[in-house]
Amino acid sequence: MTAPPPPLPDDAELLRLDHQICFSLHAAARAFGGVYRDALKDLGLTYPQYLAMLVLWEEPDPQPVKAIGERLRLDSGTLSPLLKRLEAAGLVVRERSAEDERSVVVRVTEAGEELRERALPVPRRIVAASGLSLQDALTLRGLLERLTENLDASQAGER
Amino acid sequence: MTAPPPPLPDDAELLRLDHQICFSLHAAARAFGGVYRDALKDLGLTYPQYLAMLVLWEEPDPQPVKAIGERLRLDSGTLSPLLKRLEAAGLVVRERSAEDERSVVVRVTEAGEELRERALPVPRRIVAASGLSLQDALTLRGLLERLTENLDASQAGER
DNA sequence: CCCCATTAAATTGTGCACAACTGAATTGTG
DNA sequence: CACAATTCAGTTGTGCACAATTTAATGGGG
Repeated sequence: MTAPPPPLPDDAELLRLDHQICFSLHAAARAFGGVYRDALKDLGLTYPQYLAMLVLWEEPDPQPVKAIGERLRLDSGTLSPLLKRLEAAGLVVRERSAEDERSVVVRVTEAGEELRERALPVPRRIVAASGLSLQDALTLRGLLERLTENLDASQAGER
Repeated sequence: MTAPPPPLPDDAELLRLDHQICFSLHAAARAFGGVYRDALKDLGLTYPQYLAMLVLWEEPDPQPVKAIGERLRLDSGTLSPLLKRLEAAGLVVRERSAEDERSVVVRVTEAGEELRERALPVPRRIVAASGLSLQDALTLRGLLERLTENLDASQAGER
């Protein structure tokens, strides 16, 4: 056998691996944010604002804040001020729903649709910057989704 | 052949893949943060504070703010208030370096060392919550490190 | 029909991330 | 030696994330 990996990592090793992974994930998330920041600067959008616009652009109809929050896993505490800023920028309009007065629906304006055109080249730029092959990208996505699912489940279990 | 994958993704597909990856990474980073939040609650630490303590625990000697920032890829704008809070909690002491008066070195206190003991079971808990095999964890770490390297390089290139 | 639990959004407060700037100490160069 | 450029922390301002609370609307059970 050419590979003698310790059958079970001891505490010190686990600790080091954990550090490396949480460092890596933290660093990758922020590096991603940095590249998006550059790519979106001309559009006047932050990265989370861009994510919100992506969700809104996906559907032709106005969407309630609730639905956007479920899609992005964000609550109203984060979304309310973010959407207000998008409204102040003239990209969306927020209005109380007629059917359910508790709900607020968000509609993309003309300017918001025009921005969509200008945002089209962004993804290609990001993929290029990431330098990952399609294969790697798919692997990464799969691991991240599994990780998120597991983490969420374990969190729900102890709450 | 049972697998007919489209040989080259078109624009729409690239766009969708990009969305999925940036959603996934964003979601995973926040899910990770949530699990750490739970695990660290009893210790009175936030996740970034824990990362800073890890760096300080690694070395027996006091470390300058600069070194901590390089390790965590954070600047003084983030670290200064964070370290102040750690100092207020009695876990570290910050003092001007004698050799270089511009520099501030951070030293772990008795209480900080005691906290280290209580923090030992945290990594195991996180690895368990992640639900990933050691193999998957290593793959993920590798992809994330490559991703961060590429993203940083492309960012440096356009600045 | 009324009350109460539930739901949606907003608000408040804390902490992190980062850009831009300030101020003090140090270093390099003429 | 003097002075200009650089380096290191800190401060300020903006925006995101999240917990806890508040307010208003809805809907179900007595």
